Amino acid sequence: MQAAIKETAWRQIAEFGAPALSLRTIAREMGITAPAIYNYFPRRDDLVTALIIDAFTSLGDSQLAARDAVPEDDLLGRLLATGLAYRQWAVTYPQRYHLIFGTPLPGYETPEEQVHPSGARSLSALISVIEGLRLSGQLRVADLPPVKAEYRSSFEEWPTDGSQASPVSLSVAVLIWARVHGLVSLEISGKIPPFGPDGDALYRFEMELIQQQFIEDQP
Amino acid sequence: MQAAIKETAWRQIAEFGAPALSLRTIAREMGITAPAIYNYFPRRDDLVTALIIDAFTSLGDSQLAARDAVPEDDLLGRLLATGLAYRQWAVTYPQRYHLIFGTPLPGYETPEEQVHPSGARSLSALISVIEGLRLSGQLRVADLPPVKAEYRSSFEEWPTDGSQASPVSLSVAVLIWARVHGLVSLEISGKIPPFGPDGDALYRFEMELIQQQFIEDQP
DNA sequence: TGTACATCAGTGAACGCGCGTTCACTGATGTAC
DNA sequence: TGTACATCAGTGAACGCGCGTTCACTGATGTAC
Repeated sequence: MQAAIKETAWRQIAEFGAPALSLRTIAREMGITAPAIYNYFPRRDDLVTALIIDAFTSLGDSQLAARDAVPEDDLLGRLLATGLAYRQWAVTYPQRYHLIFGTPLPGYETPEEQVHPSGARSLSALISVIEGLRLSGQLRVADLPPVKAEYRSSFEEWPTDGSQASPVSLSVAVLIWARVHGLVSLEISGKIPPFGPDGDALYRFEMELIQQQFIEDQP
Repeated sequence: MQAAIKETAWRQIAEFGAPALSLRTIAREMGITAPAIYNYFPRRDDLVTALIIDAFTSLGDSQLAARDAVPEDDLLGRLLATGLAYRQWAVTYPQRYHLIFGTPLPGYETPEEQVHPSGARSLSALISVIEGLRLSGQLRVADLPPVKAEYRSSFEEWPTDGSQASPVSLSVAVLIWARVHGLVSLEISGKIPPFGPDGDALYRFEMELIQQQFIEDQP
């Protein structure tokens, strides 16, 4: 039943956007009354939190699955697969993407300690691949700026699928993430008119540029 | 009076976010009644449109001013100044940034033909600098993907401060824009915990990488 | 097998609030003779 | 200079709607004796 409520919520978010979500509309579509929902989510914000966690989990699942579909020793292939899966997930679920990375919902305060695990997990695939590349000497790290001492502790909080990743890998991962996030978020907002439906080609090109910049040429 | 209404609206957007904007709250803060606003904006959406245009204009102003504060022959300096001004504007007015580049407002349909001029102008500073670099042979363009024929026309619609820019310059500008947008939008959403308040350093580093990748080494 | 009881998901009414928008109006201002 | 009039920004009441949340309740289900 919890699942049915969330599913209905997702359908409405997909259609009208996250900021328009309402318990009464959900209840109406499900053929029940609004107070019935309170048996499953004590407050509206708890439903929103559950949706955010589910969205991060779904993104994380697709990231990890994409990574693991490529042999463990083909790190470059894993990087590419993870990157393509990121855009794929976003264009498939643009409103979920907006919910977790877009404008905050008015009046909703994200409970960081609840959301953090699934959020961190959603990036763990990328981070683990970058760390793998670093360990095998394929990461171009010479010119990276040092990580300031005061941020080291927050770096260490980022779980990376069990194993730890070095600060330098996390820096590179954040930069790559910001690049793909930039393209994807502009694309799903319809803000790149010249490319329009050809977002895929532009995206693949950016991934080549990322590779040129962060990956050592194979000898 | 129109200006006073918009100013009050901006104050509320800054505090509660764009999706929470309401005519009645604006009127309340101004000490007038809600219907009075209808003398200046026939519908709520017209106010929103005016705000979006003002935001783009403000961003465009700051971009062009930053560019023009650097001598015309120092193209690299102009690129850097424009890039830094972009982040500066976003961190100064995060809610304006969300309004124009974030999650669409529920029920609001952007009137593209009205908004487009100010939107295009907001990118014209960057585009003009890139085009200048291309014309002086400083743009690394060898590996850029060709612009598909069907998008040439939409490229030509992008005004670039009077002069035209080549498709290749526009492609590079879009890529650079996406990179800075990615970092900035993650930063103002508080999504880069490891860097936190040090967004500036990370941003400057990305700008160095952009330069490495798109600008020819000076002989 | 039959009855008494507890459980508990869901109901319907209500509270208090907010919203955009319309409408006939007031009342100050400024203009025309 | 004095009066009649037009203009028009702003008012207050109302319309119809939606929202999250509370509360006492119903009525089906399943369990215990």
